[in-house]
Amino acid sequence: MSWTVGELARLAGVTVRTLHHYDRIGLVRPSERTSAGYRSYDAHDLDRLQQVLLYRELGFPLDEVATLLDDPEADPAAHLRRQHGLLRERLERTQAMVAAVEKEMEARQMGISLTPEERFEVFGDWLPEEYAAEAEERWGDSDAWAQSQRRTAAMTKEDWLRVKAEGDDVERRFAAAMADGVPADSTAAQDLAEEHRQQISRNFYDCSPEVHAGLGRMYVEDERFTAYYERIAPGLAQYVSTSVQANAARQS
Amino acid sequence: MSWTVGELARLAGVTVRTLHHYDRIGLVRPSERTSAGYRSYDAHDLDRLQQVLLYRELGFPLDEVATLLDDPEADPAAHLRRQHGLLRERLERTQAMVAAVEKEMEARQMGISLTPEERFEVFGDWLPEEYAAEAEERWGDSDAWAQSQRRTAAMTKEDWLRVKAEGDDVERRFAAAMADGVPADSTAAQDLAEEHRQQISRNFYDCSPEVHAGLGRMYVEDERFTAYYERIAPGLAQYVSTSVQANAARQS
DNA sequence: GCTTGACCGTGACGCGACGTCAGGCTGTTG
DNA sequence: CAACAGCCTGACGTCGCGTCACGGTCAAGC
Repeated sequence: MSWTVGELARLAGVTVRTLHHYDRIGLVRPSERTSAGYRSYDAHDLDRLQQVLLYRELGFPLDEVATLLDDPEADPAAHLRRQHGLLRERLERTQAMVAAVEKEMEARQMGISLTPEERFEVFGDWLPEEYAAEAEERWGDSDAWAQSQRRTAAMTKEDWLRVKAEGDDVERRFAAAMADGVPADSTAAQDLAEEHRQQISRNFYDCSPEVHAGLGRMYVEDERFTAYYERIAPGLAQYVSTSVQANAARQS
Repeated sequence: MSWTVGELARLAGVTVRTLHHYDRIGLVRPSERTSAGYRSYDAHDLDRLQQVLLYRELGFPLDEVATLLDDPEADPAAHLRRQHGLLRERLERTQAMVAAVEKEMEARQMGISLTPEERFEVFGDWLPEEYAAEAEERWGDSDAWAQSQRRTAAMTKEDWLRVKAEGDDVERRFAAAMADGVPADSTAAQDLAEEHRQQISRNFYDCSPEVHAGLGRMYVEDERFTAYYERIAPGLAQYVSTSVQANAARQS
């Protein structure tokens, strides 16, 4: 079975131009050309196109999609698992946005108004603790993600606010300690780190000192975490990372 | 309370450049400038920015966002309802994608492979009847959307396939009639339109002839509907639109 | 065999929503 | 008063296509 550009375009719900584009940049190439130079796509190409479209839908730039798909040690099953995870992440995010809009509607009906911070909860505020679980799972092991999912799914709006307040509190104290010149590997900073770890265990998933140390590393290695902490205070990502790892070391 | 560009940017989770851009195109303007020319945003501006970001997240181009927000006869509550509706639409779509990926994983495990059409179900196929309900709600009245939501939520995969097949069938017959030169306002075409209406009533929400006529207008006025029908056959959007409106007229 | 009209090809330019300098002014802090 | 973070306004670059322009290909009907 093989298709022309137009046929494939109709099948996949994209334009012919898009397929031309993907051909030119080498993202999805027709496996053959007819003698007249027409593109001829086979089932394999179609498969690849499907993968591309899913990653695209999830917001990846095309060059990243290319590296993802051309990664030699990623089999189709791995892609599906990743896509599944990303989609569930998106599902959650959308649910959060629905909740936020509903909250705003409610507030409006009651005649009260939310604070700016509350308003941007959904956009600006990204809880690193929550995301951490997914990152853990992404890097290999465990059902941390599933556990986190179960717990956060059962949370009420009030629970969320409490959890967020707890998190903000520790972050603020970390920032204050750093500003006061308290060394990141001091006992005081390590105590904050320990508090951070227990908070995660309580609210998201069992976070052993080892896992926590892994998270600590991610705070400086994964730009998303880094950005989160740097936005609170410059240098905070490194500071928290160091404290967390020092704390894990003293417990072993 | 007022903020500088940088502060607002941090608060809202966007870059300073984005705020500059929104200022230049007149989408979100700071309500004041300091004597030195610094932008100064107040709570009102922040409100507006929030709205903009929500619509942006939902995929609207900025100029459309502008017209949405600057429409003088739009109250904030209507915005919220609309945003809520769009978000729920997106939620559903994501759920469908999750289901599709799960189906693919399952198929892979069982060693069977899906047909190309099945593969692209989520991307290519957009059911206009389903969307119609949201569009209805968007333009004012009724709980059509809610009703459609309730019904489609209860549908199994098989129900969906049946509904889709029914829809495809009528569309094909519309296209055939058009190709055969049957006038759009002929009795035959109107009968097809009537079938279309009853299909919507059965599968999505109560669709009176009046509402149906409104839908018919949308098929040529809303480019998303137009694109859908034009992809089946050029001229079909206008053809269906005319038939549907003629059918509504003969019933009144 | 010839025409017609849908479909295919390759440039090449355009656009939306910013990112990213460059070059210069402002304002706070030690 | 120096240093440095933060603000300003151009202006050009980028990404993912849309949209012509201009010409070749192919199946159908006459």
